[in-house]
Amino acid sequence: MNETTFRLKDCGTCPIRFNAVCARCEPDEMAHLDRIKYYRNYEAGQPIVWSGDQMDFVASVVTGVAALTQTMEDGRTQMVGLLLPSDFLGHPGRHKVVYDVTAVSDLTLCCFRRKPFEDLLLSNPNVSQRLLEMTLNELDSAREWMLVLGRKTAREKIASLLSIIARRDASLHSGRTTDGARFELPLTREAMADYLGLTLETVSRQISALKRDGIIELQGTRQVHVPDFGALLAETGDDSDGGMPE
Amino acid sequence: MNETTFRLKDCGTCPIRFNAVCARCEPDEMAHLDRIKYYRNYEAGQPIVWSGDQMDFVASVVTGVAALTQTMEDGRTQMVGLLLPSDFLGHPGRHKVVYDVTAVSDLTLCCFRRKPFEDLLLSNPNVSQRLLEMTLNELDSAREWMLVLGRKTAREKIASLLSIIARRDASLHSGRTTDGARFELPLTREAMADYLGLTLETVSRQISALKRDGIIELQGTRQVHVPDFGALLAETGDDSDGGMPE
DNA sequence: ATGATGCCTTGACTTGGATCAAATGAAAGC
DNA sequence: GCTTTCATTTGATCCAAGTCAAGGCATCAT
Repeated sequence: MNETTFRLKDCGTCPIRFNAVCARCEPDEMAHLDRIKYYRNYEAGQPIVWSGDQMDFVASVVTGVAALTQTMEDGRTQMVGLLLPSDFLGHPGRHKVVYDVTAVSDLTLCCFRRKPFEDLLLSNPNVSQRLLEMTLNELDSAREWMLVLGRKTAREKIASLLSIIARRDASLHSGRTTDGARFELPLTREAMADYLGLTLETVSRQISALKRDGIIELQGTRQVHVPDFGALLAETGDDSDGGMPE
Repeated sequence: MNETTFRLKDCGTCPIRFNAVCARCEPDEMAHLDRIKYYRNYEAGQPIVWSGDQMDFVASVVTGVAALTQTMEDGRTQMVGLLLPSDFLGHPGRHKVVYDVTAVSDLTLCCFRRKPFEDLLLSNPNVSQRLLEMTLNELDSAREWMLVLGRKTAREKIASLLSIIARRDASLHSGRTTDGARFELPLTREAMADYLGLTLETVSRQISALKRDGIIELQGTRQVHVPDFGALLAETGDDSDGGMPE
C-alpha cells in the first residue's frame, strides 16, 4: 500500500500552495477552497479515468506523477501529457475526457467537484486568471513537445526528456541548477517510449549509448547522475538554453 | 497585392462573430471591443512575428491561415500550430513569443493591443471565460496532434491532416458534412511536411498513393475531392468517429 | 516564345528505428 | 535458496521514410 498517503488538511502548509491553480488566491478565497477540496490517493499504475468517461472532478497534482495517454484501436499508444506536482488535471466546461489518465507513481490529488469549481471560476477571477495562465503554459509545453516528436532523433528525444525531468526535479527540490544533477526517473522505459514516440528497445539502447558516452551515469536503472548538464543539453539539439518555458 | 483586404468596421457583420474570443460578449462589451480593435492584413508567406520577439498585440484570425513553427539550429522545422479563422493568436501575460508566426495564405487579423486586452480580461469575465475555453480546446487539439506525430504512419498522417482540413472547411462553409467533401488545400507540400513531421517528398508520395487508391481525387495540385469521407477516415487510423473535439 | 522561378512528382539508394527473439537482472513469494 | 515475474538490455534483421538527384509543369517577366 501507498506509504506517502497525504495527511494535509490545511492549505496553508500545502507544498504546491504557490504554484498550483490556487496560487493567486486571497486568504478568504483560500478558506473557501479549503472547505470544498478533498484528497484522493492512487498507487503507481492505477487508472484514474478512462478516455470517454465522465470526469466529475478537477484536481491539482500534490505529489507524484500522472500521465495522459491516447491509444489507437490497434494498441499504439502515445503519452500526451505528464502531470507533475502543481499541474492541473481537468477541463472545466467539458464533461468527458478524451484521454486515459493514469498514476505513473504513487499519487495524491487535491480534488474539487466539477460543478462547484466551475461556479467558482465564474465568481473568482483570481482562480480563472491563474487557470488561464497555467493552460497557456501547458499549451506552450505541448508545442515544444511537438517539435521533439516530429523532428528529433531518438538520442535527442532521450536527452530532451532527461533534461526536462532534471529541471522539474531541481525546481521542486529548489536545489542548485548548477552542473551535476542527480535525480530519479519517475518513468519505466516503456513509459518513456510512450512519451517519446519510440519503442522501449530504442529507449534502452539510447540510454546505454548516453551512458557509454559519459553523458549520464546510472545507479541501478532509475537513479541518474548527470556529471555535466551542459553536455546533456548539447545532446538535445536545442539551441544552447534548452527551451524550458520561462 | 492582396485582393481580399478586409473592409469590415462593424463587429456585427464579422464572419467569426460567434466563434472567436468575443463570442460570448454582450452588446455593450462588443461596443467596447469595437472601439479598441484594429485590422491587419498580411500576404501569403509574410512573417508576422519571429520567435523571441516582443509581441505587442493579440489577435483573432478573421480570414486566411497562419502557422506557428519552431526551428532548430540546424534548420529542422516543425509546425506546432495552424490558426484558422476564429482562432486566437497571442499569450496574454507573456510578452515574448516562442515560435515564429507566418501567414500561410493571405490573412486578416483582428488585433488588440496587449495591454488594453489584458485589462479587459481582468474586468470582463465573458472574454476571459471564452479565452480559457478556447485555450483548453487548443490544448486538446495539440494533444491529439502529438498522437499523430508520435505514432502514426506517413499515410495516416496525411489522411489525418486532410480530414481535419475538410472538417474545418465544412464547418466554416456550414455545408453538409455528408459524404463527398471538396476543398482547397491551404498549404504547400512543404508546409504539410512541416506540420506532419515528414519530408515534402514523402508527403507528395503519400498523396499520390491516396489518389492512386481512389481515396482522394485532385484537380491541379491543391483542389481536393473526397468521394467517400468514411474511406478517408478509415485511413487515419482513428477509431471510427475521427476525434474532432466536441 | 523563351528563360527563369517555384512548386510538385518520381526514381534510386540509404538508414534510423522498428520488430522479433533471447538473455540478464532484480525484487517477491514460497 | 529457488522459482516466478517483471523490467531491462542486447543482438540480428527488416522496412518505412529520409536523402539525393532528376524532371515535369505551371506562372511570370522579358
